Amino acid sequence: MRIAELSRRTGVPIPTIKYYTREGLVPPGERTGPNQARYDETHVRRLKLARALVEVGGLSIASAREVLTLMSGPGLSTLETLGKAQYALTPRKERTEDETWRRAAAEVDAIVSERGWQVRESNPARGTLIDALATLRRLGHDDFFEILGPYAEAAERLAADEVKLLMRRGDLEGVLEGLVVWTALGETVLASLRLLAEEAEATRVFGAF
Amino acid sequence: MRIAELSRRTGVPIPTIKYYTREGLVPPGERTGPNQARYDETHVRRLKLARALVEVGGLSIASAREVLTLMSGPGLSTLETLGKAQYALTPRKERTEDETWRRAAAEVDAIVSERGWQVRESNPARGTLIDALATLRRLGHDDFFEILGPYAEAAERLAADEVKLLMRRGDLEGVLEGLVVWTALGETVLASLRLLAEEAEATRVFGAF
DNA sequence: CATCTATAGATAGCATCACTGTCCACTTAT
DNA sequence: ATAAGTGGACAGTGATGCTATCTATAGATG
Repeated sequence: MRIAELSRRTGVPIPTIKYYTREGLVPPGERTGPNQARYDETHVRRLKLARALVEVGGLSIASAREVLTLMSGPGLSTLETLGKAQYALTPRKERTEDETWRRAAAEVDAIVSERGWQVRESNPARGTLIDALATLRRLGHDDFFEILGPYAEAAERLAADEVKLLMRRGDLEGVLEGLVVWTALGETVLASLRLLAEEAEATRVFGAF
Repeated sequence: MRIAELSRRTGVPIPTIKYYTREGLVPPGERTGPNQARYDETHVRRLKLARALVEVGGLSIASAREVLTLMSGPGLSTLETLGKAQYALTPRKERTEDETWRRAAAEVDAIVSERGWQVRESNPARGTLIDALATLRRLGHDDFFEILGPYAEAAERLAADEVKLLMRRGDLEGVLEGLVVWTALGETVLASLRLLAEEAEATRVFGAF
């Protein structure tokens, strides 16, 4: 197919397809002449995937390129793919490791070892979590630390379900795509459900319509 | 105190403080002359809060202004504050309500009524969730729908814990600040814990170090 | 075969966002 | 007296995610 059909099938404007191709989110079409190229189903799929990551998952173009590349790239193990997907998903930023930060770090490590989690110290989510907890403490909202236990427990249960589901897929390729898609979109799903549940619970407790 | 001290105490550069003041995230200092103003502890607190929402919670300047304003603004009820905080927290975007979308919407409403949640149809998280599910289906990852049940259940339990915690605070002001802070930062905390748990679970199942 | 539309690739332009820097006429501190 | 700090206005900056335009060509249609 030509680019117009690719655009029609995916709903992505042609200039944006060109942009994504330049940025490496989508591979270029197979050239058939100096100004002609053909696209196939793999392009359709890849483009849809790219759009989903960017629009729904909220990934930056750079992050989306990273996860898309590693998903279909050289044969990494599932665990390696997860690690790199998580790395790509987490915005990096430099931090100042003051006293409050180190205390929060110790608390995170306590939770992790308490639950028997085996997690690399370089996992970027660890840093993000420590930052969030340190901020909470600096603001004097220490009481929220009490619900970290339930939060961690819930996360653990959900992770078990997710992995079980992924393993049901026969092919490695399907597992990897599922991993990438769900790592990115699952966050949105979980966040939304949490907000809905909060409103429901707040209505139950405070509300009196 | 003068602006230099405000900057020192919060770690926010002076030009940024001026910018935040212009944008309404922080109230202006109390004027004592044509080019002099004084700041107090309320400014320190407000500025720290603003920074936390922007840097850790990832809110835009406009969203941060909204939640900060409603937090200390005219006396809204807890429920109203939650609603507006959620509204400010969710990026709005226009959507196309095609067949897949409507089907996803029905599924979301089914989950909500199944759990007996009372949720306004206008809750922005509802739209976000529907979008995410529709995208998942368009990509052919329907099997993830199976874990929506556990996800919703987890969200419900967490929401109950959060509200219980908030209610322990005596003053309405504390409740509202906690609500805003935790609505924004809790998302980061939960997302991080989920990623950590995923790595731990993946290591347990796939790993063989 | 003429003509019209479509195309690839290159380059430039645009809008938004979150700052950051500069300037001025002033205080305030030493 | 002099140096440093200040509030406010406004301009500039760098990153990001597109869009628009241009050119030389290719395919589609009468």
